[in-house]
Amino acid sequence: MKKNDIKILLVDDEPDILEIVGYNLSNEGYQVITAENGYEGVKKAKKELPQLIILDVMMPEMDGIEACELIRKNPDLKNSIVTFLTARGEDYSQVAGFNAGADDYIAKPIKPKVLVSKVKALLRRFKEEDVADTVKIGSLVINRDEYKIISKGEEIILPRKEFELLSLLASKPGKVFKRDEILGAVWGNEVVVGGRTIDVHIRKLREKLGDNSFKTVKGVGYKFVE
Amino acid sequence: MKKNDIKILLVDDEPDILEIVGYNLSNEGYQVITAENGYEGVKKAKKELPQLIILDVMMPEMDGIEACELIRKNPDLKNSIVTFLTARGEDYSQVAGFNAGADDYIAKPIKPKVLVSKVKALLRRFKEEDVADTVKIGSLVINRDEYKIISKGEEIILPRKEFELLSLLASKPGKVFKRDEILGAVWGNEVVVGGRTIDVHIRKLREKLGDNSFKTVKGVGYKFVE
DNA sequence: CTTGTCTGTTACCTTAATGTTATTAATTTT
DNA sequence: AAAATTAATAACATTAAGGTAACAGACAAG
Repeated sequence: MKKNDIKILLVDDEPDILEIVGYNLSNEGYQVITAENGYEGVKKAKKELPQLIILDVMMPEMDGIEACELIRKNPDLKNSIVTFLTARGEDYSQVAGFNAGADDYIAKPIKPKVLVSKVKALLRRFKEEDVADTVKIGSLVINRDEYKIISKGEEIILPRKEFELLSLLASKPGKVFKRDEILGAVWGNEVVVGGRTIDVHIRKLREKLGDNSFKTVKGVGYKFVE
Repeated sequence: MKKNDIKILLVDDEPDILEIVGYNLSNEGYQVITAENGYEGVKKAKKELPQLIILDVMMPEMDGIEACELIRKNPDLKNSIVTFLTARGEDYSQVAGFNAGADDYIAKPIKPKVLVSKVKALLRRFKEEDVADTVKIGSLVINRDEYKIISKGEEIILPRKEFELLSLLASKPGKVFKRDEILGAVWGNEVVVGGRTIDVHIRKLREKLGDNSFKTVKGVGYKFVE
C-alpha cells in the first residue's frame, strides 16, 4: 500500500491541533481527514474507512471514548487502528480508552516529530499483521514466520523436521523429490540417517494433513499434489 | 536538579529582548546564556548543552527555524527543549517551527511573568518523560516508558531483561522467534550467554503472567499468543 | 505363484532440547 | 557499605523430536 493511499482520520475540537497535526501528517504524504467532534468523527470513519483514527478524548457532542466504542462496533472498521490524544496525567482516560478498544494513545502536549514517528510505527505494525510471510498452495497455508501450517482452516503446529519436509515438497507441487534430494535439503548433506527415516516422517505428515496430498513414486521418491 | 544548574540559551538579535528576558530568568535563578544570531546560537548550544533553548524566529545570519533543525540533528541536544519567540499572527512560523522540531512557542510581545511561568512549565515537562509509549496486545498493555505492564488489569513491574523479552515476543504475536533472534534483540549480538538463559527468563515470565501465553516450538524458539 | 525389492506401519529407544531449581555473580537500591 | 534485587550459570529432570529395527504388505519381474 502506497503512503498516499493511507487515510488518517483526525478528530479534535481544537482547530489548532487539527491544523498542526494535520499539516505534519499531510507533509508525510498521508491523506488526512478531519472532524471536530465525536459524532462527526464516527460518521466520517464509516464513510471513509481510514486505516488510522486519532481521537481526542475530551470533545463536545461525543467524547473520544464513546466514539471509539461505536467505531469498534462497526465490522468495516475493526481493522482500523484507534489511538487517543490524552492530556498528561489523565490516567483514567487511558484505562477507559484501552477498555473501549483503543490500540495506543498519544500524550499531549503533542510533539510533531514524536507524533509522526508514532503514526509510522502504528501503520507499520498494521501492515505487518496483514502481510505475514506466508505461502499458499491450494488449501494449504505455510507460514515460515510462525512455523505453523493451516490446512483446511485448521492450524497445525509441526516439529521442525516435519515442517521442513512439508515445506520442501510443497515448494514445488507435482515435482517428485528423490530420496537423496530430500535428505540433502532437510537433513543436510553430511548427516547419514537410516533408510526408513523419510518414510516415517512422510507418514506423520499424512497423519496430520490427511493422506491425499503425498504421493509415493516407488523407487524414486515422493511428491506433493493439491 | 537544582535551579541554578539549569542552563537556558536565549537567542535573539534584539539586545532589548536579550536584556529583559535574560534579567527575568537570571532573577529566577536560572543560568542564562545568550547569542545574537542563529549561527552563534547553534555553536553555543553544542558547547553548553542547555536544557532549554529560546529561539527568535526572525534573525540575521541564520533564522530560528534553521537553527532549530541543526540543533535537533545533534544527538547531545535531543533532550533539550526548544521554544520559539514569534510575533503575533505569524501562523506560518508556528507551523514551520513545530515541523522543525520545536516543543512550544512564545508569542511576542513578551510579558515577563508569562514568560517565566511558561519556562517553569516547560522545564517541569522536561523532567517528566517524553511521550508515553504504550502498546496493547489483547488483554496485555505494555508501557515501554515506565517499564511496566498491565495484564488482566493487574499492574506488573518486570525487570529489564524480562520486560525486553516479553516486549519482543509480544511485538509480533504468533511469530516464532528463534533463539538467535531473541539473543540478538534482548542480549545484543556480541554478548554470549549460556544455553539455558532464555529458558529461565521465559519461565519467569510464565510464572508472572500465567503460562498460557508462551508457546515453545522445539528446535526453533518461542512465540507469544493471546 | 513365488520371490525379491521397495514402502508402510508400529513400537521402541536414543538423544537433543527444554524445563526446573539452586547457587553464584552482578547490579541496583537504600 | 549493606541489602535487595536481578541476571547468569550449572546441574539435574523431563519431554518430545528424531531415528531405528522389525515386520507387514504391495507390487513387479520372472
